[in-house]
Amino acid sequence: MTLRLFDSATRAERDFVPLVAGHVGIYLCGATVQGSPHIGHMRAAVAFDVLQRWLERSGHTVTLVRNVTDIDDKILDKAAHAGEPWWSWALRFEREFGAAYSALGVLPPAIEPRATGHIPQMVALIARLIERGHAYELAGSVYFDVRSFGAYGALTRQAAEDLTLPADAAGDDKRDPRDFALWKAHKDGEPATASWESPWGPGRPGWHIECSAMAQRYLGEAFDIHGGGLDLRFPHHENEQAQSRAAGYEFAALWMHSAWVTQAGAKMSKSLGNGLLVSEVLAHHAAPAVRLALASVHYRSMLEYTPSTLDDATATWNRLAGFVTRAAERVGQPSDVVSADLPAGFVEAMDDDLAVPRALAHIHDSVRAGNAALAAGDDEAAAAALVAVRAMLDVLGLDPMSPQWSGSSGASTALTALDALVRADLDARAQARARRDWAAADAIRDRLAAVGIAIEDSTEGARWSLEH
RNA sequence: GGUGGAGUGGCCGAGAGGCGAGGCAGCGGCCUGCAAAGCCGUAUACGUGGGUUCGAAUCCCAUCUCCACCUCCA
Repeated sequence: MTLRLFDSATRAERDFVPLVAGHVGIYLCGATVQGSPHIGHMRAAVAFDVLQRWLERSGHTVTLVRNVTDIDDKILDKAAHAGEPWWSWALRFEREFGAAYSALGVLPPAIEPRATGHIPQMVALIARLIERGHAYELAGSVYFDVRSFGAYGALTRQAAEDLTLPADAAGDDKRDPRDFALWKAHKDGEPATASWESPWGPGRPGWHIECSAMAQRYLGEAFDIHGGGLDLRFPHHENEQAQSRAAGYEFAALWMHSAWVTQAGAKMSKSLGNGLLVSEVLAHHAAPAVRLALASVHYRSMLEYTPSTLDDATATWNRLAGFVTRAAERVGQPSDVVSADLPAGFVEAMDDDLAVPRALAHIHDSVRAGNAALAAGDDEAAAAALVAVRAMLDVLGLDPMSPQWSGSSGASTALTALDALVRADLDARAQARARRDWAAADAIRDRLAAVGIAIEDSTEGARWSLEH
């Protein structure tokens, strides 16, 4: 079976065939760095990270371009309000996004191009659109001529005349109210640093043109997949496609859109408060559990966020990681995880438009079989389950033994010291248990529990872990 | 108004004509000194009303409710 993906443009699933066999070019709309990342942003990032991992696991070389839009109206507004240069404002949030991505194990893209670093490419593309009769200049700004491009609306299947007109459309002289800016003439009051020379005078790029220009520069005139959040479909993606195709380029062969995070059925937004900022969530929950929560719903379904979402994911993560830890202690680490065979059901699920929930069900099956094997003393079966579980989790970016999650950075010396202290307690408790002094044994366990250290007894002795 | 999406057991979530995915929580049992972890078992679920069918959560008709995009949004 081959990978099938749902194409948002045709609203149908189809076999995925790369333009160049074995290579996949993906353009992913990253952040407009105007504020701190929240878990909705990360949901999209994780969804496409799983896509990349699955494509690579299936033998493809993936070139993923994830842009940073570091100049736009909002950035200018917010920075001005804060009395800070817009460029430093943008970079600050770009860093926050970067930290959030890496905290959640999102693989770094092949390149992360910034809009402000590609002004010449945008200017060239705009000039080409004017030449071809699909754009026109007006008082130092340049607009895309929607009516000149018959296929406008193709991506979202909307007829241009059905669109609600923007509220501010009445006053200007655009040929059509739906025409959108490719180049915005410099306005008095805007910082000089937000202005670049162009054939139409000083100004700055419009919102959509950067993606068309950068996709072409790094992936070529035609590429395999364009991704982003569902809310970018219109107008952003529609306009991107219109620009690129009007310029004579094929652009994306397939579109993928990830759904958002909802609360009580409604889309998450900044107005709901800071509790869902990545920094806030990570302060209270383990990063792999957060990633698991974001990945465990199909990427095209809304992810309903409830107060128990992260607690549930934490419990699940503990179960998965617990099995891997216990199994590894018993049978040792497999030499190779990344090329180990994957269970057929798992492969089938992932090949079916990345059906992660179904894939997870297979992971749970293997974990249960593995736990049963451990209990029965069947090391061979336990070892087989361990490899399978780690290999499957690796596809989701959730292998507990990966460097990302096995954690051996700055905290290790503290953990080593703590381990020595806790082991002393565990030895004392073992002695108390040996003389059947249950009160003393329980007192030790309770004292450790009170500071967040959980004890598990097993035939091999006691094991401790930090409760998160 | 236009374009789409969704309503599944206490909760989260798959599935899409026929052996009731999976997880969390709950209940019963095994294991344990007691726990924890683990294992086994355990649910008259598919918005409502009709219809098609031997058989529907899955198809058809009607209907209710919710959400999103069309302005910035992952």
